[in-house]
Amino acid sequence: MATERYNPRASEPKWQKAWDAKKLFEANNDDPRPKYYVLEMFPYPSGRIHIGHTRNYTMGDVVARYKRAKGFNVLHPMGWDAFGMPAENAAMQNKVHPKEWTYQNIATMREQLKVMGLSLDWAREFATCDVDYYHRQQMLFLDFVEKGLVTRKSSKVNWDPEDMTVLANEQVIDGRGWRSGALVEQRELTQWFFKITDYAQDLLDSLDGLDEWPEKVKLMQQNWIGRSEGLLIRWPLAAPIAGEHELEVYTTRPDTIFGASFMAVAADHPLARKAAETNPALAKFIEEVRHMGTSVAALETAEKKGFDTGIRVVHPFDDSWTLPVYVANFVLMEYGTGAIFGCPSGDQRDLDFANKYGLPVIPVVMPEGADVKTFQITEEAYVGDGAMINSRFLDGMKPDRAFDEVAKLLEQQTIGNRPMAERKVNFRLRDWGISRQRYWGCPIPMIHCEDCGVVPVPKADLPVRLPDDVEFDRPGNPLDRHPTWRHVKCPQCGKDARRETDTMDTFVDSSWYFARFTAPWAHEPTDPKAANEWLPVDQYIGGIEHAILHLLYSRFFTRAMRETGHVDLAEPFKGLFTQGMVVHETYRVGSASNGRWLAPTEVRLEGVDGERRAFDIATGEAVTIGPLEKMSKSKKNTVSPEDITDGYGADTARWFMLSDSPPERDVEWTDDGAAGAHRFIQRIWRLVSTAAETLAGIKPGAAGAGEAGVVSKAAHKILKAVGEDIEKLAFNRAIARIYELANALTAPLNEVAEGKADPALQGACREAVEILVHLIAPVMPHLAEECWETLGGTDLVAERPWPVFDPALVIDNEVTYPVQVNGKKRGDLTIARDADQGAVEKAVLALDFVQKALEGKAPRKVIIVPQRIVNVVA
RNA sequence: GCGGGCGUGGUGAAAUUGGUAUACACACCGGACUUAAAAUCCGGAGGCUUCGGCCAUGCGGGUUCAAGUCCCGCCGCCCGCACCA
Repeated sequence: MATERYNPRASEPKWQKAWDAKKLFEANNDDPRPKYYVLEMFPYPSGRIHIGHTRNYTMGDVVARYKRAKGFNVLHPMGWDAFGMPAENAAMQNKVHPKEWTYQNIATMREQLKVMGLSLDWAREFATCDVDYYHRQQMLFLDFVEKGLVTRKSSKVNWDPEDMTVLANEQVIDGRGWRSGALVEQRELTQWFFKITDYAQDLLDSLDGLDEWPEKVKLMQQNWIGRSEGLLIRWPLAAPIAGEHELEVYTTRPDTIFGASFMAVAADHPLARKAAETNPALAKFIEEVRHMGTSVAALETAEKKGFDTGIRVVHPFDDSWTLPVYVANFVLMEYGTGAIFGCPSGDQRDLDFANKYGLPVIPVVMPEGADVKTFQITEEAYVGDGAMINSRFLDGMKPDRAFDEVAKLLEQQTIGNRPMAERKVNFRLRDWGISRQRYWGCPIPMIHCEDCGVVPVPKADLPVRLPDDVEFDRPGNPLDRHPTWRHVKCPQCGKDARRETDTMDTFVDSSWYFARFTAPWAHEPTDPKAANEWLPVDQYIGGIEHAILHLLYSRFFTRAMRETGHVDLAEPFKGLFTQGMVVHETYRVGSASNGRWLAPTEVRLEGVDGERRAFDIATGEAVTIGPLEKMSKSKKNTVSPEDITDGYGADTARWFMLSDSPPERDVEWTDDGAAGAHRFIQRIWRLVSTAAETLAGIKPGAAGAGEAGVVSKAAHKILKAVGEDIEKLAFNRAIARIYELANALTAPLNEVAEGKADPALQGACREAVEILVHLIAPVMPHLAEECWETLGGTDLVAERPWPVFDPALVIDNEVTYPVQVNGKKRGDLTIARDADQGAVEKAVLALDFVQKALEGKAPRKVIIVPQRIVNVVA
């Protein structure tokens, strides 16, 4: 029987409408079934949906559809991370208002997403730039202020003098602003901060409980938080300087205190500043260090430099021992106390510094087996374990013991009114600076009053709305130069006052959107009942690039929201999955300097003698095929979702993106792969539709034996395997299993279609086809509906339960053991599943090839791993 | 520099976590159908072989009845952090 080809362009919109009409994907907060919250990191509305987005959302959609079929009340929402710089850049370049630009992009991208047939609850959609959303964010901010979670302090920032704005570290490239190219300056600015460091220990400890997170991400967060245990040591100054009597340093290696040969302080250290007041050469040096910049590249290449301040400190254990204090370019004011003691033998950087300035190098830790008389440190510092030497009363101790000894002794001594040393835990994690001198962000709801100081905007006066009438003709913050917006009355005294014109970092917006989705209509930031029922997100899916900031900020925010009564949990994401990128090879004509990049659609590929060659379609020129790279506009190696959906449909795109490559790995986009995926769609359709007429009146029924039994067993085994694979997000494996089922059903279904099948086989095939249709549904939902309808289904697959496998059919009565002799496979043995070890051994030893190998002798050992393998050791 | 990961056919990959290495797909080759092509269907395929087998999971060792999987040492690639005291 001839069937027409499956036409996704006609079918896909039809089924999308059918799902919509029944509101199948709208989650009800009062639904009594167990909940399941699956969320993909929401997109920034940059203009168009990228193929990488669709891979991300397809993964989430498979999980959502599967969990729905498994009987869960599924929440699968979508929104827009809509504040941020690109909108302002577009405003400057194209004279479009950021708001208009953003909402237009959202409209475009929403339509693109709808084409994909994602089972999203669009009723809960919002954008972070909606007044409704940032209104609640301002409420949260004020609650955080009240609980002391917000602080205002002066800090060093990267300042772009041309764009007149603060840059994030990531936006500083080789010491220059990423947009303006201007040399970035370090400036002190008073900024708003969230006190994330209050939670440093908790954020670190709680990582242990996140057992559904990738180890890699947990490790990255652990390193980012950067806990270290050390000692704060107060070194007396040999002579007081401007009222200062001591120098406080932080060290994790107090055991090496007798190896100290110098002190080094940051250029911004108070002692350095004081010394510079009377020392012009030092002042000049400090100025140089300040201008060096903090970019990675600058730090990497910078030579270690120092300047002797002339100040001397006294060794805590020896009054007659003084050490010089240097200002050094490698000491950071932000970490520890901004001052260190240098022990050249135990730290490579200190050793380089000492060698450069002719400072003593005293070895204090000697590796096991070395000789005290000959052990020396010249070019390479020794940082390992060993025994203390040249350290007076510490000699012979292990370093950790010496650490305790030094701490104990110095804790008992005093300097001023304080102990000379204190144990201290230090974190690398800094407070989260959220002030941005930008327009397109959530206004910080605070008011500056000359008399009252900084005053919160009363909640009744919220939201603080962004004004629409702003100019982008000049760099800088348009809110600052708006004629009226910043002028307000002080809510406390009524005097003329000034609005805060900084807006919040966009990472704030994305730190709680997952909670807002649980009740986006609530007047308060959350409806705590809904939030506590839905949260945590059961499965969160997104890119590894958010491993630290977004995920750490969200973890902090959830804690802060618990503190302020908006939720009742600490960890927002129970399961986290970081998916790989979609990559594509690049095509270039000409050499690097004057070459040009070609898009995949501009290139013709040929295989010549097994070698792939590419040509420019327009000119015929030879094209260089470059390596697989992340898709980028500059290299033109992008593929847009429409390139596939227009021709092949959404199901092909969805299927291809999940097949072959494991989801955490990058997937290479190839035309052959997409075509192959589409061929499979047509094959399924042919398979199902040709047999559909014969199967129409057949009652589905599993068979236990014969040809029908083979069909039923394959179907039930694969049904079980696919469910397990989806639970583990192993989509590529699930897809391989589905191919297997399609392969196994091809011959029987042809028999059915040709009318050659007996009733048992017909029943088994009917059931197996129904299973197949349900198995493909999470990945290819439209095709599944079309197949289901053809089979006479009157409901939608999207609302049907996941089929249940029969345990009796997934285990075989007989099991085939590979039989090894001395670890090498020589044959197999098929025997009853329930045969005991004795019976298996007897049967194995009777096998020809085993007897031959044994040459009449008794085996040394027979190892039988039940249901797995037999190994005979001769 | 520190931390982590990876390395399996021509290609993407699989291997129940120590138990038959190469499932499934792509590409390829052959056959059927066709005047022909496309589409489709069927089949083949790690390498070597004296047809008994032997060798193969980056390289070299080790543990084990048994190693892609565990341990040690190299080589190569990738990612994260980075003057952190």
